[in-house]
Amino acid sequence: MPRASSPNFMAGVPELIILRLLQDREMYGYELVQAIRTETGDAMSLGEGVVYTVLHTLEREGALRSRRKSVEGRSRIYYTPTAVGLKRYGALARSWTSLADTIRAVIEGPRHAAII
Amino acid sequence: MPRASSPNFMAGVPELIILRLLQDREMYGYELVQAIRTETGDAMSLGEGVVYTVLHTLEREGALRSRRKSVEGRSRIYYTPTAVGLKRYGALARSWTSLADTIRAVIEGPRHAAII
DNA sequence: TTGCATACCTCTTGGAAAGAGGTATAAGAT
DNA sequence: ATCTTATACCTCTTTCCAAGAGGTATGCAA
Repeated sequence: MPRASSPNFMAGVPELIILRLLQDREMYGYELVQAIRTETGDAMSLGEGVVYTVLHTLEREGALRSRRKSVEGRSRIYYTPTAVGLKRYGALARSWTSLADTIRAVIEGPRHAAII
Repeated sequence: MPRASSPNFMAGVPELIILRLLQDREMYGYELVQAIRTETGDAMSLGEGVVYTVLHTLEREGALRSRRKSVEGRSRIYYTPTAVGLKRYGALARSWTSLADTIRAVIEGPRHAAII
């Protein structure tokens, strides 16, 4: 029986990060892996297994477009977000932000709510 | 081969929430399920399958202590965080906050960093 | 006495992240 | 010359958590 199984409410962060970084400039997988580490000051690190898988999935879904480019004898595959990708990013960013705000509110506790 | 398997960097939110709520007052599982929904304004909802499992795991690890209590002919199992639980909560809260801050920074982009 | 809310529990499934492993080329070191 | 390291791609398997389905029992109200 096919089941509409609601997606894990925590998931999708790698996707979110990747779609975000690709909005600044087109990048290739190997570059992304390092960009994620450096741009987060080593706070986050996604392995190639995650990054390439996400790239392929997003491309298959039409959220990314890729082009092969040779630079200094090296073959690279650069990815750019499509309109679908931008829209998807917006949705992910919004739901992530709302979740993070909710959790932050719980952590900070009900005392703060009373101040309002 | 036993493997030090690094825990999923996103995981542990249910644990975090439950440990946090139990700091305000002792609660029982069924109560927690509803408290999570109401206290987050329906933004978050954890099923009984998740809540009871987390409670049992935390108790087995010594992070929670439980006592059986009968209220109006109903048998309930109330949980309270131990010192271990409080410490664990601290660690979870810190790592969650740092992750959320990191992601927020990525979403907001590098332009903001330039302002600093 | 049927049904609903309360209150507990466990087992299975699903899906995503982690990690291991594999190919190939270019550049630099020995 | 060749060996290693860095670049660059890829996929398969394992692990683990959340989700969900399903199951028991009691009290109360219609």
